[in-house]
Amino acid sequence: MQKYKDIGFKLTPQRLAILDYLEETRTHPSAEEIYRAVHKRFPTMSFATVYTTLEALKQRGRVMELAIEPNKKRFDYHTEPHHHMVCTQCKRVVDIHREFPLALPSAEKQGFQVTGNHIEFYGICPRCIAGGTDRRRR
Amino acid sequence: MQKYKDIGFKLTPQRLAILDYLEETRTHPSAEEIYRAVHKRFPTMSFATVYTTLEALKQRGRVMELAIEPNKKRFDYHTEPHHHMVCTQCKRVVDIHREFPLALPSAEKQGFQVTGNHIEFYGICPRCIAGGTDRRRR
DNA sequence: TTATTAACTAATAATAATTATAGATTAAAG
DNA sequence: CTTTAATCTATAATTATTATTAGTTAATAA
Repeated sequence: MQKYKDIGFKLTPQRLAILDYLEETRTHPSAEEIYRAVHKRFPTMSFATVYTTLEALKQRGRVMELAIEPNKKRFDYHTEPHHHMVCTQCKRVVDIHREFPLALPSAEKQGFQVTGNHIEFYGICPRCIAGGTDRRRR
Repeated sequence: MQKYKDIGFKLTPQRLAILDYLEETRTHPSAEEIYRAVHKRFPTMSFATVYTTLEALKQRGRVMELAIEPNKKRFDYHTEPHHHMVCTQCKRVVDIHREFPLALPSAEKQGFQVTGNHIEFYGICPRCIAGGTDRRRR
């Protein structure tokens, strides 16, 4: 519980619960999943708190917002540069922590000042290959 | 106008106008931009028509849906595999038609059946570097 | 430790993007 | 041409998110 001391904002029980959930999960959750998980422990907590906490964390670089599904934000607690692999069926996302050579010849930069990149691999995750459950998340 | 003959659905004037707009533009437009553009020529046309046409085109593989901005779909008329470069300020998107070696060692596939990939380069576009206008699109 | 206060929470309203519905219209097949 | 299934328009409904506001509280300093 001491590990969030330096985060630079008020550490309320709700926020600690959100931080704990984000830290323990690897699923790149949506706001709704975070709400559902944390709401179990804090039944009084509001959706707005989830969103404002996530926004505050984003401001401080403690969380990344992912545009993986159109129309829904997904959040990533791991902010060091890495890539993702997305299941096209259930939308599960896993991390890829490998570097790839992505030098873009300046002729192809079209005048852009390139600051970074991100790869999305697409595929079918083991659960969906195994078929059955189809725990589709949308 | 003959070039859409084989598209496999009813070619209404509205749909032709949407197709023409998609073909001529390079901006990876949102549904709203498409609506605004086509609405000029067909003031009677509804937003629903834009969405259902885009969905029908997507089903037929004539359009791709991009998840570049959370909370907003963007559409790409060019369906051959390619990558994108996104301006982090104005969200303008340009195409990158170069191939990169992205072989993922199977040890890192985590059981996924990998079917494809997509790179997003991030940067600042020439217009935004030049500053000024800040035609921010959101 | 306690008092003070800016920051935060919860409830709710508002907004934005998209999807669903249903009756009127029309492109396309014969 | 006629027929009809597909599509169009208008509008309601839904989903995700943001804004607002009054009440509450963590953190700071006395």
